[in-house]
Amino acid sequence: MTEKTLTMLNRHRKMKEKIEENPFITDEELASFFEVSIHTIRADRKKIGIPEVRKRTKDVAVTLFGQAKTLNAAEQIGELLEVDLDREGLSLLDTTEEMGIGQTKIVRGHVLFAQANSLANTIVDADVALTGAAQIRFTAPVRVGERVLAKARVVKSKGRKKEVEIIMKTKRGLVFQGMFEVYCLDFNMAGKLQILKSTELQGGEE
Amino acid sequence: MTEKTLTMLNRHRKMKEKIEENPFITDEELASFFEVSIHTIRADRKKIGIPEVRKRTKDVAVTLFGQAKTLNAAEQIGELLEVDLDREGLSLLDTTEEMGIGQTKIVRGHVLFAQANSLANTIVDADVALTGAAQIRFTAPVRVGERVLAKARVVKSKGRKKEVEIIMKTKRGLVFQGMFEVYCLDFNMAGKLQILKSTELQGGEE
DNA sequence: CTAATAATATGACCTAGTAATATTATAATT
DNA sequence: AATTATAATATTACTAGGTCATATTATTAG
Repeated sequence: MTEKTLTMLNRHRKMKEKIEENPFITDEELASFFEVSIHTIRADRKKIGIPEVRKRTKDVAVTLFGQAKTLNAAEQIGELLEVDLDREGLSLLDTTEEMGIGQTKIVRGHVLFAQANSLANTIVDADVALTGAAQIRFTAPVRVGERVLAKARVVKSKGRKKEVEIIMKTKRGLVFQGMFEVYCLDFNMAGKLQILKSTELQGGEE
Repeated sequence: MTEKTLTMLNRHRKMKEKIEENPFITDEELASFFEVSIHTIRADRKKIGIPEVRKRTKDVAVTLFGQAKTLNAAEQIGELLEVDLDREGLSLLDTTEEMGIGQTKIVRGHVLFAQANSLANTIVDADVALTGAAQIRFTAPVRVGERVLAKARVVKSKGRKKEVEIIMKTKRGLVFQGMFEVYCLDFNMAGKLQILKSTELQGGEE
């Protein structure tokens, strides 16, 4: 009893690892890996509550698909609370563990910059906004889990160039100050600069 | 002929979008959405070369699973090519469509900032590096698809504070210049500032 | 009217399973 | 040695979400 039980428990443990490192492995592959029948694998999975490959695959896909926005695609980092075009705006970001630096619980600078930058680009009234330059200062570290409120204010507007001041706070105080120079283009201008996708014509903004 | 062909082509176009925005939709759901039979959907998919849900789901999962680091946690934006601690470093970023601003083919400023920032934090010799401030300038827009080379150079080092100059180029020329003030902490110091995760002690760096 | 295309249908097959039940092998206890 | 428990394997029926090939029925343009 003991021996068999041991090999089984051992297999369970290894199986968990195996599936964790490659969630796309099928029962058949697991069966040949562990040199047991496919039925054993299925019984095992059921015991330890691991769903079938397709479920696992879909879970991975849905989770990552949902998170894919976090930094990369990220039309907007943080949630827009208020936008008064060419005047001011507010955005809120709930920081999460993934935004931390390695083993520290400090949020990466570029995450905060991204929130500031997207807010700066959003509050200007333009079809297309491009950041030209910025002077920024991280005045205090932000801890993972803290909620960051960004306040934007358009302080100067001179033709296409607008200056946006951003300050960001957590409940503990000021964490970021920055001045962004944003260039505002309309679709016409953007078209001339050949920066629009050829397939698209009009539609949204930012 | 023309009318039907048109509705079909129209359906094909919408179907592509539909599947792009939700790759997990089944033929059945598509059929009821477009109010055609499931067979039509399958014929359509075959014509335009879109695989079945499970294949799509798996593709999403595999792609994002592999890239999980890039997207989400984003320890490092861009690929490190060379690091000479406290002296200089190089990183390369292949820009993709998701990094673009809305309908333009211009890469978002904060994506470039993230590449610069992560390089600046990587080349300093410290257990934990925190960006304190930065003056940056986006000298030319980067088009989606372009490859961005970032060069970092430590120009000043005064106690914990180091200054890192970053310039970034595409094949078309300079696109970004920046000066980063980076604060370097060792684990001891980081511990005192209570910015380490309680569960972890040592391990990596940056 | 006819030929072409679109839409729908049918039937056989596939993968990677679930679920329930039965059988065989092995090992531990009494 | 016989009993009992567990592990492993097998069997059968069923499922979702398809593929693939081959019809059949509308619609419509020439």
